[in-house]
Amino acid sequence: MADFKELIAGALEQALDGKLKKEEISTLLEVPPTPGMGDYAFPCFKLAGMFKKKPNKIAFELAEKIFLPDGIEGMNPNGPYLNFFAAKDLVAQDTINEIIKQGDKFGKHEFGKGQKIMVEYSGPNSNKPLHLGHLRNTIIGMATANIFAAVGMKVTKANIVNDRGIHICKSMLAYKLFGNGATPESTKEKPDHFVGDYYIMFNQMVKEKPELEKQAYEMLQQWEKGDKETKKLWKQMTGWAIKGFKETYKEFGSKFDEWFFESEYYNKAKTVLKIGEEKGVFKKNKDGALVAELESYGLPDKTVLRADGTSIYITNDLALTEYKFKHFKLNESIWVVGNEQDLYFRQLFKIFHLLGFKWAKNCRHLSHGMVTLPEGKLKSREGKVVDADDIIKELEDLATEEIKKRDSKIDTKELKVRSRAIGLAAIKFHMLKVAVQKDIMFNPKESISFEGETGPYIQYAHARAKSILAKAGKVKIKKFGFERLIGPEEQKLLKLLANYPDAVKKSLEQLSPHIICQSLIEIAEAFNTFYHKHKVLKAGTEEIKMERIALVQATAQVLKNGLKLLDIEAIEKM
RNA sequence: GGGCCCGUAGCCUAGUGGAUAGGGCAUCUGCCUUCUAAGCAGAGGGUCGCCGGUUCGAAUCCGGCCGGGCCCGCCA
Repeated sequence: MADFKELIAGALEQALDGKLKKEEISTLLEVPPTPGMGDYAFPCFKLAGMFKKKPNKIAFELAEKIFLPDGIEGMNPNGPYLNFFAAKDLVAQDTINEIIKQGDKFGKHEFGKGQKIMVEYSGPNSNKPLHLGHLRNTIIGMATANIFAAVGMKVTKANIVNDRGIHICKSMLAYKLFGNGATPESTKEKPDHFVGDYYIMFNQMVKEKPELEKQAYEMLQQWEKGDKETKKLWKQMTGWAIKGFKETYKEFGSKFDEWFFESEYYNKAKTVLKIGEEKGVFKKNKDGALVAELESYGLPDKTVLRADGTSIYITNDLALTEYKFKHFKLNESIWVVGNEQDLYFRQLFKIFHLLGFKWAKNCRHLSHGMVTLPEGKLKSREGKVVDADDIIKELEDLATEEIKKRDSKIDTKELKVRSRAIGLAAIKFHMLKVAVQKDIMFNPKESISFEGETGPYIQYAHARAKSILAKAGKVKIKKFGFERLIGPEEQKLLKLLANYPDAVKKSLEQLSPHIICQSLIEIAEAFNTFYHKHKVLKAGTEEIKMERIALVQATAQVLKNGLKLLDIEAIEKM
């Protein structure tokens, strides 16, 4: 692929007698705000300082001195900028040939080869079903994992189930008292919802009978002691919950390579705790609890083990993280967790550092904003949530209606497949297109649409492209000169397509899937504009038709590749 | 009280030092006998929270303030 930046930078280096190096010039090059101004811009502000001249004058003088290389067909000093025009046919030729040659690999990179990384996300509590917050977390995790894989890294997608603790004991207690031996089968309820209902029931009952709180804690102690009956009930209820989660994950399209369970790691931290005590990182406080003293590092102290010797949440991470790095030989481990845990992770990572683990610097918290409702925070204990299963179903139903409007005779099976693809695209894209650190206010009635900057909009552009290609039949894309794709609509689309691999790279560097969303929106927009302005199959000449088909094929390919990274299906028909 | 995050048209949002702040929703005007109107073309709508500073240049950097969220448990 001709690197236009490289060409321009080379010519500028020469014109500047090497006063600026090619590499430096290359990083300075920008894209002008409107296409009419040029394809690349060299800002002369830096040089103004060096030469003690006005940037406008420098731009003008450079324009007189520079020799344009092949592939750059024009240049224009514009105020403090020197703007360059790439040869349009070359832009078309290079971009299309490259995309068609690379196919599914277009946009991927190899600089991450040899790196092993774990992405941990979703992290449900086994006492209640997944809600909208989990869906945001899960799709961020999925997309992030895909992006790491796209730059060549070996990624392990991990889920940790918080299946131990006071929360599940509350569900268990309510079930024990009021369940009367009911089961998800007997009530025909989705098993995680069945468990969650008892959690809500507990929280209602405890208002009238505060002693239930104490009873739940006693149950936790029984559990930690290994009481057979308690364990049996626990196994049954967490089993139900997990079975329910797996149904939701399947529906949502997320797969995990590893499942961790807090119940299997919380009591394996003895070694780490002992090392910490010996090193003086952990100290017993006056009540007998084990505490990491972090105040001298500007962080609050963190208890790592209760006075009665029972575990808290961090005990689990202390044991599990070392296992992760050793067993999976990781270079890096990422926790995708909401920003309410920011302090927790700063404490956790500081403790790893103090314990002297050499992998401590390779731990990262991908923090993301919360999902709130118009009436405030999601609160599971009050049942005030947007349930994950409900919202998925709702969007699939909406998609079904939309499809039926357009095709009343559609085959039932096809309808179901397509509704699911479109409904999920809407919700996933909605969650991914916003910068991760921002909170999302979710209004169930208004938030998710299928129009404008949405997942279905991208899918629609893709389906339109595929429809043209299907009608075109088998076409051999020969080595065209592509001198017929030089109009503004074609050129805009081509530049966005060529820019897609950079968007992938940038989204990795900034751990920001929304950069890929933005790139796809722009491509879909440019394609739709092109689509309306120009006929493909009924183009004036066979040559124009062939070249446009090639452009359509390239566009479909890039949209498909991008959607794949976001875990959204690129469907052929809508 | 302290810490972290956020503040860009009625609503949502991109843009972290450079050209006229870029989109979407909603509103208004056009466009389906022409490859899918989940679309396209166009219009109106902005003190980039406020004040000060740094800079040739600030939505972007620094300081202060205001507003919102989250956190500061031997909860998770």
